[in-house]
Amino acid sequence: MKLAVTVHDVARRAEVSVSTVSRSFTMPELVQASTRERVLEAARALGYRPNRAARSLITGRTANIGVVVPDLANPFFPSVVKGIQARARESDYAIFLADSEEDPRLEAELIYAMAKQVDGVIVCSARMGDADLKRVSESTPLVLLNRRYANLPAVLMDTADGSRQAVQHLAALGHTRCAFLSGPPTSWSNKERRRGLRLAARAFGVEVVELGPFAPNFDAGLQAADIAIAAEVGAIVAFNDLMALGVLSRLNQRGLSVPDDVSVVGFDDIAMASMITPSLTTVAMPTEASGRAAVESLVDQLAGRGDADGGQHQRSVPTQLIVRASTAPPGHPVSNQWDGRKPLSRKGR
Amino acid sequence: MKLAVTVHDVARRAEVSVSTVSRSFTMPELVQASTRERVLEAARALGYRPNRAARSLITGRTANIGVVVPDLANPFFPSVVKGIQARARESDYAIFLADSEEDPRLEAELIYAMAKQVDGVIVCSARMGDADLKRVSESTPLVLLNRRYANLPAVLMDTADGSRQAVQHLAALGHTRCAFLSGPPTSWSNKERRRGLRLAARAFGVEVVELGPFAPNFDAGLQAADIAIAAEVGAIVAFNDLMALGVLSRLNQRGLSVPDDVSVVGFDDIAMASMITPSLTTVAMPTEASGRAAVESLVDQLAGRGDADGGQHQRSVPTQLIVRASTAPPGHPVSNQWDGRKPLSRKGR
DNA sequence: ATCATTCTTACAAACGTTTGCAGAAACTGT
DNA sequence: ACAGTTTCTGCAAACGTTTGTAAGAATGAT
Repeated sequence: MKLAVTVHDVARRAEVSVSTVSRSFTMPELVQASTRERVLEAARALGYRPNRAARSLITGRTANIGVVVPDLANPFFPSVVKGIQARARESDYAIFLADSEEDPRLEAELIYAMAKQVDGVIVCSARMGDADLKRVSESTPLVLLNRRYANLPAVLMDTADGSRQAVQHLAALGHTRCAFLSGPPTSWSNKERRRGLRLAARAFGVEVVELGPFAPNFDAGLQAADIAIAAEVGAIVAFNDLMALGVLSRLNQRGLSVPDDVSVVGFDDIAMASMITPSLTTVAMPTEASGRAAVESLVDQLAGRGDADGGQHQRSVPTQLIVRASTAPPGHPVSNQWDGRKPLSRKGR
Repeated sequence: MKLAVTVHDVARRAEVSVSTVSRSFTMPELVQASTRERVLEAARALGYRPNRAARSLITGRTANIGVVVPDLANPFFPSVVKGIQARARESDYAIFLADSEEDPRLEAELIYAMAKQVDGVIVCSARMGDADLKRVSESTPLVLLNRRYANLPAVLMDTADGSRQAVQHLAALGHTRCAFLSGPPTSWSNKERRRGLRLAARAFGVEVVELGPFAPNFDAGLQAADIAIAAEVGAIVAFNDLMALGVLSRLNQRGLSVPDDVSVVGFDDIAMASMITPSLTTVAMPTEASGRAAVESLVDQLAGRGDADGGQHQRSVPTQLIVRASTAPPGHPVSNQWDGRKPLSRKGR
C-alpha cells in the first residue's frame, strides 16, 4: 500500500548522491541551482516525502509538539487547541493531542509517554501537583497555560484584570453589592478571578460576597442562583459562562428578570453566551491567542532564545469584558435606553 | 535537559547485549526470567523509555494515528476526537490532530504531511472531493467518518434513521406538515437526513417542505425561522442544534410559543440542547462511540483483519431521538399533561 | 558418552535520514 | 600558467532501535 520512496530513489533518478538530495531540501543554498532543480523535479515525479522518523533520529528534533488538556468536552479547550494547531502549523510543527480526563496521574503519564516523540509539550490548566510538575519539567521542555509554577515558561490569561473590568462595569452601572460564585478551589483561574475581584471591589467601593465553591457547570449554576438571591445581591458574577447560563435559567424559572432585577456576568465568552436570551455579559478569554502564544513561547525555548530575554518566561495575555444584555443598573425601574440594547429579550411584559 | 538514555546504557548496566534488552520489552517470553528481571530493573533505574522514532524506523509502524477535523470549534468534533483518543490509548496509539479549517485543499495537504508519521488516519466529515480522497487513500490507510466513498472503511452515523425517529415522533404527536431546514448541500449528513426524512414522511403520512440550504449555525437559524413560519408548518426540523437554537430564539422574539405554537427538533444533541428553555428535542449523534468505532476499524485494517470479513468495511452506528420540551401536539390549546413535562418553561402566561 | 534438540544470548545488519570531512571543479587575481 | 579561493558534491559514519542468524549452554534420548 504505502510504497516507501526514499532519498535513495530520488538520488538515483536525479543522478546525484543522497547527500545532495538531502541538502536540496534542508540547505538549498548549498547546492547549485541546476542540480537542485533536477533533484526537486525527481522528488516531485516520485512523490517523495522525507521520513520524519529517520530525520528526527539523527537531528534529535521531531517537529512535533505535544498538547495535554484536561477535557476536550469543555468548549474552552478546543478553542485553545485550535490556536495552538494553527500557530504550530505556521512553524511546521504538527501536534500531538492527549486528553487527561481531569486525572492528574494520567496527565503526568501522558506527558512521559509523549516525551520521546515531541520537542516539547504545552500543558493546559495542569491539574497535577507541583511535585509532578517539577519532575516532568526536568525531562521535557514545557509551557504551562493558565498555571504558574516556579519560573517555568507559561502563558497566563489576565483573568484578574477581567474581574476588575467586570466590577468596574457593575460599579459604573450603580451596583454596590454583588456575589461571586466560586469555581474549583484548586484552579489557578479561580484564584485569580477571586483575587482580581477583591482588589477591584475595594477600589470601586463594591461589596463582594463569595459563595461556593461550585462545580464549573450548568447544573451548579442552577443551584448557585438561589443561594445568591438569598444573599440579596443586585449582581452575580459566575466563575464561568456555563455556570452563568445555569443562573440565568434558574432566575428565569423563579420569575426574576435579568437584567432588570439582577445583573449576571460570566467568564469565557463561549459561543452560547451571545445566543442566549438575554445575551450574556462576560469576560472574554483570549483562548486562541493564548494557544498561539504558548506555541511561540515553546518555539523560542527550543531555539535557545528562552534565556535571552532575562528570564521573562511568563507572558500575560489580556482579557476583555464583553458587555451584552445581562447587565443593567440595579432596581426594578427599567430605563428606556436599556430596552434598546436587548432587542432579543423576551422581557417585554 | 533531556538526557537520552538508550538501550545501550541499559545493556551496559544489566551486563547483557542490546538485543536482549530490546527483546525483554518486545518479546519477553524469549528471554530467561532472571535476565529479563535484571534488564527491567536496570531500565527502571535509568528511567529508560524506548525511542519510538528509532523503533518505527525499523518496524515501519509508528503507533500513531492521525485525525483530521474540519473545525475544532464546532462542538461536534471535539466530542468525536475525545472518543478517538480514549480508544486509541487503550490500544497504545497516540493521536495526531489537525484542523483543516474547512478547507478541502488543506485537508488533503495535512493528510500527506501526516502520512509518514502515522499508521493511518481518521478523516472526519471529509470536505475534499472524491478524486482527492481516492488519491490520498492510496498512500495511507484511511477511515472515513460520516463520509462514504467507494468501499473505503468508514463509520457512518445512522442519521437517516434519526430522521425517521424525528418524523415518527412528530406524526405520533399529530403533526401533518413540517419543515426541514437544510444544511450544507455537499454534506453527507445533510443528504442522509434529507433522505431519511423523505422516506419517513411518506411512511407516516407527514408532508415535509424543504427549505434552504442554510449555513449550519445559529444565525442561519434566526433567518430560517421566519421562512419556516411563512410556510405555515406546525413543526420545524433543523439541520443541527445550533440552527435549532437560532430558530427557538427567533420564534420567541416574534412572540410564538414553543412547543405550543410550533414544535422544533434539532440534530446532534449538543450540551446546550438540554440547558436552553425550552429544552430541545433532538437526535443525539453517537459522537464518542463513532470515534471509538473509527479507531477499531483502523486498528483492524492495520492488523490485516480488514479484508477478512468479506469487505464489510462500513459500520453504521445508531442514533437516538431525545425527546425534550420543544415538541408537543400541534395547535394552540395546551393540554395539561404537557405542562408537566416542561417545568423550566417560561411560557406560563 | 554421544548426538540431537531446545533455550538463551550475542553479533551485526538493517531502517532513512543528516552532516563532518574531504576531494573535485570552477573561479580569481597575479 | 599558477597558486589560492570558493563553490559544489560524494563518501561514510552516525542516530536508537529491531531482528535474522548463529553460537554456546543446557537438556534429553539413546
